[in-house]
Amino acid sequence: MPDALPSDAVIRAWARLIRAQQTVLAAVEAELKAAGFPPLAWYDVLLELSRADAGLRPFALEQALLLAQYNLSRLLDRLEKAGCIERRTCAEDGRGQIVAITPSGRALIKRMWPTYRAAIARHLGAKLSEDEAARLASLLGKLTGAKA
Amino acid sequence: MPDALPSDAVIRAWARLIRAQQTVLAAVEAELKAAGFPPLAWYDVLLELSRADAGLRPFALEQALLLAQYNLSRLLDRLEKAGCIERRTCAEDGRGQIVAITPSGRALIKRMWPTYRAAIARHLGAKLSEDEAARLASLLGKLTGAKA
DNA sequence: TCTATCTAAATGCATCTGCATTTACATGTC
DNA sequence: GACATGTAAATGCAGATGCATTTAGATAGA
Repeated sequence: MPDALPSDAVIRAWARLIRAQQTVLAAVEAELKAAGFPPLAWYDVLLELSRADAGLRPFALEQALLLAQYNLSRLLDRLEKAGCIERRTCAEDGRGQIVAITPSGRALIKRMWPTYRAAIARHLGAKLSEDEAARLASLLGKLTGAKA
Repeated sequence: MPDALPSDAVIRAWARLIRAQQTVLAAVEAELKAAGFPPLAWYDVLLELSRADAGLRPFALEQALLLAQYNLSRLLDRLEKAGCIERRTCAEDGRGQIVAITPSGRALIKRMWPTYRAAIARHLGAKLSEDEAARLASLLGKLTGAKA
């Protein structure tokens, strides 16, 4: 069965999703940059790695963060050059590697978080009530199949 | 006064906003590309121009679409090369120009719309009820100061 | 074992983006 | 009119992204 045509409400939601994300993300990224920090993508990778004591395989990061294989490969290059991660050889699979966060990487996300948190508060939190934020999270969750 | 810390609900809304937009936008872009069409940015510019019979100044497009000046300049280069727009000299301001959509540009967005519309329906419309779509649009509108 | 196929990750190349600067014209002041 | 300042748009160059392919090792079947 073919898809139904999207209603006006759906089209409006689409337009605003694009617009809102673009606006809010750009504002938050700009604050990080203004504070002398690297892009959010660095934070995302480092945060994911900081939760995995044994490190992660690149393909696992790829799935967790929805990054393209070649983009992640080069992002890891940059993170490695900056000393934020290290690549270890993988015993179970000679093709692969294990990526782990370094102390310096942990220090970076720790330093970034106050700026990041304040930016989220300013550009998102300040525009919504508690209840609205919860309802927005819930609705957005339906789009990606997130729980709750 | 400093910003309050973002609550858990706000942080969850932030994470899901990024994730949902990334997922849905990528899926829609992929459908357009698979059908042999140019990126959504082309559609956005052409749609905006199609509503302005007399054409628009680049700086007006820039504000309407939240594009960086240099990105728009080069996007217009590509659109011009593809015959979708034309650049006219601007009588009132010698520094500027008037950008107008061509018949071929109008034809392009007309051909794109069915694919675009179906993709929106599939990746957004199918995941929300009518009522949820309206509430999502309303909440997202608060983030950018959109009316209603 | 040998070979075909599959998967993990890297890479060459073209395109796109970001930043700083340039070019060209406009506007205001003297 | 001359000059400083401001604004519209383009552009050189570096860095990032997308795509296709390559490299290296895993896996399965004869």
